[in-house]
Amino acid sequence: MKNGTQRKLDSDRTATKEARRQQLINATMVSISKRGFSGTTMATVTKGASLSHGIVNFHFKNKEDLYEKTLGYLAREHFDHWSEAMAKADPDPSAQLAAILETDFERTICSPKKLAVWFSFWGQAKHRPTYLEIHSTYDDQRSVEIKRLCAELVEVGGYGHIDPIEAAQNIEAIIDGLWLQLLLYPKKLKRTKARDSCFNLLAQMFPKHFSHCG
Amino acid sequence: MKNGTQRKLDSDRTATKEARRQQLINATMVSISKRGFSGTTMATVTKGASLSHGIVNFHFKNKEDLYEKTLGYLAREHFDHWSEAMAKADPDPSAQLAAILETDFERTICSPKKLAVWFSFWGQAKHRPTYLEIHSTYDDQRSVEIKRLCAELVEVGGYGHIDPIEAAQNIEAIIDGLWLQLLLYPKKLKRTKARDSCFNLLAQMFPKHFSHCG
Amino acid sequence: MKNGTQRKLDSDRTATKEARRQQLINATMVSISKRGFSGTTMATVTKGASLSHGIVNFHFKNKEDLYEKTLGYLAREHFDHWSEAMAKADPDPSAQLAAILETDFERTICSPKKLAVWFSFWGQAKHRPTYLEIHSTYDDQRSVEIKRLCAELVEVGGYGHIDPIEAAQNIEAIIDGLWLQLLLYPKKLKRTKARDSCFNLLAQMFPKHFSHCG
Amino acid sequence: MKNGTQRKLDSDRTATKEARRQQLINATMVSISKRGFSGTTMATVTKGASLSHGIVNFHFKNKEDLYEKTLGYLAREHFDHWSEAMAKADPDPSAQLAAILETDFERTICSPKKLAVWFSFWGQAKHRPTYLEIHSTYDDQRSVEIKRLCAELVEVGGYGHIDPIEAAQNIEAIIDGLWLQLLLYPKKLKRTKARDSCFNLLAQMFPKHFSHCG
DNA sequence: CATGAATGAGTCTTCATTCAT
DNA sequence: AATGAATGAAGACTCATTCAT
Repeated sequence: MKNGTQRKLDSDRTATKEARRQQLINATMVSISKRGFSGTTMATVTKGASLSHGIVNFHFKNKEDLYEKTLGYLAREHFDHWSEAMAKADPDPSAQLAAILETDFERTICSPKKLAVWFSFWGQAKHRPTYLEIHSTYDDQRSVEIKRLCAELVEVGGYGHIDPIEAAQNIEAIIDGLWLQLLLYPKKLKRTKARDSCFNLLAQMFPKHFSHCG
Repeated sequence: MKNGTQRKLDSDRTATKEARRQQLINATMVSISKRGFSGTTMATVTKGASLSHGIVNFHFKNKEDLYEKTLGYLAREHFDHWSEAMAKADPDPSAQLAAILETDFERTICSPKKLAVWFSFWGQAKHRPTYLEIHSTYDDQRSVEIKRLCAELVEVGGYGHIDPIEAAQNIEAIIDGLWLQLLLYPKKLKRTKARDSCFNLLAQMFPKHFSHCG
Repeated sequence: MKNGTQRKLDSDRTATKEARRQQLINATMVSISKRGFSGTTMATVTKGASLSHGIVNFHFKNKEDLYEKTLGYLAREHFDHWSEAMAKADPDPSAQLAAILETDFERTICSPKKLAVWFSFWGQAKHRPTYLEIHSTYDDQRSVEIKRLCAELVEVGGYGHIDPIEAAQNIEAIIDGLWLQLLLYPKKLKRTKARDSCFNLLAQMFPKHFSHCG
Repeated sequence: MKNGTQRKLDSDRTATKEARRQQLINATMVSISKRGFSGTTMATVTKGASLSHGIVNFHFKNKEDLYEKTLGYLAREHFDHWSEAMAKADPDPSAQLAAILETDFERTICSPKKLAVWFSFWGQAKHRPTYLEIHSTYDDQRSVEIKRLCAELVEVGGYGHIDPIEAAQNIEAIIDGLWLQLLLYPKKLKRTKARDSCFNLLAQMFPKHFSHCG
């Protein structure tokens, strides 16, 4: 009993602290998406979270640390979504690949806010190797999975002319490219349309496993 | 005589002035590519150009103006290259499309420096409509051309299952996506390999008009 | 019985409270000696005492109060040492004077840590009259004693050319000056050497009462 | 002529910049002497100099740099005064030594303002080796001179019982100690009185070369 | 045209102090 | 008594912009 209470108190305290951190991370994403990297200050973040100035440096080492934790959250969330989607999907390679793609165009993942944040970080990636590292930590596994699935499809489907490594690369590229268009021209291109577009390209690559839609 | 001399002096001055502007625009691109948007200041730009502090505000209205002119230069250069490539190429739609793609992976256009600058701007695009406008001024025409060429190919090649609009969109997306990978992972992916990858995807889309390479 | 218990508890509490105060004062001296005045914060103090942040404001009114109590402790400790040494020493004026000087170069009093703290406070004294007051409260008595002893020596020894007031002043000055050198050049000058040096100067002032050493 | 003008312009410009630096150094000394180290901010300095915030970081790398340059100025000024005084004085060792001591109690050197600054720096010296280095750069030479003069006096005057090294140390200590008393008790002790006190002590050390005064 | 000193608004960060638990 | 999260004032430093020369 005593232990239970003790644990509860501890977890409560921890939860509160964790909640505050998450609150600040959310506010950071909102600010970056609204004002961009250079328009985001500690003030816009804390004001967005309705908290005081000094609080950020209490929960995070400094601004850079807050940014890294924000990117980490984003990357981890993405990872969780696609890996869970794969776990739920049919083990068939085409179904597995479809699961990944579906995730990438899901409302939660592919929201205007988060796209803006992703590209803000990528725009800085060259000069901040840390950002790249954080991103890679989670995303490299997705690369591996896509390559594996492409290889299986090529073998099973007899797509002799296709190099699976290259195909995987192209699939990742088309997703990123469509994300960029969703970011730049949200009026012209809608999320579901982009997803269909992506699937149709897949149908052109692997006609026996994917069919046209939309 | 006097007029002639006068005119000559003026044109000299203009030339010098234009040269200074270009010098500053180049320094801006270098700085953005080396230090990113938020690491670039008037000081890093002028120092990079070996010029004095105050000079920028003489040639450009302000920092924002310098940035806009820099993006304008980049966009215009891109435009000049692909439109010239198309002019030189065979009028055949597949050759015209190939010309555009070749341009996008040309050494001058697709250099690490310029990719970094492009994505820095795109990372800010959502919050600076002006950037998008400048980019669109030149790039919309490329969109139109690609759509037209896809439509011609679909008609000529009898690719009944392909929506030309969507195909064009996918082609633009794959280029941007490969650019992002070239920016983020310059070690893993090389420019020429990315180009081949892109052409192979085209071969999967329009098998009668493009053949596998690499 | 109840009262007894109560009283005991109270005295325990008081003891604990006093112990906490002393713990914090020690931590303050350690921090000032390690990081200097401007490097010392409530955080460095509490961390040094392995206590929580908020505790200082419970035991001391504020930072300034803590500093004053710290200086007070230091001054009182000094006072206790030299007055006790005088009580133990031979009542002869030269023995009494020697007792004071010995104390000033004792290991406990003249430690590098405490010298650093003394000079930190003196460096601030001009702008914080309170520091001077606290220091004077205890030190003025030492001044009086030294003057008295010098006067006795002059009278007894027939040092007609010596002004006892001035001699006392010079003795205090030489101690402070040697302390400064011990602080600034701990490698060059050692505590015991400084003491000998001081006594040798005394031998030059009062040759009949002090003899050369070292 | 042209060269002359050119040189004049250059030296003017340099002079202006140097003058600004000196202006800031003076304001720093005033602020340290008035408010102490921890009470001195960039704002108090610039306000004291009737200049704007940003100017300090234009002329000095940062606050620390300003402090070091200030101490450097102080140390150099001291050096210049005593070395010039020695040059002007009779070459006789006692006259030379007297010249140094006179300088140390000169109005310019021994002003309340400068004493406060000296002790502020010394109060920090333990934690900022740089301060000590700067101080030593100039002051070590004074030490050497004093030792040399004491050695000469001991030899010439037959003060067999005196160790010249120790005597030099004591002389330096008495000066510093009197400076501290001038700082702490400006009401009780006056500059000229302190100087006399110091000379009287010298008369006790080297009776054949110095006589009592005051 | 060009320079670079000067300005001052704005940013990150620190830190003494408060306060709910 | 004690904790540590939270506050907000204040500090150092940056940087776009202006302006006298």
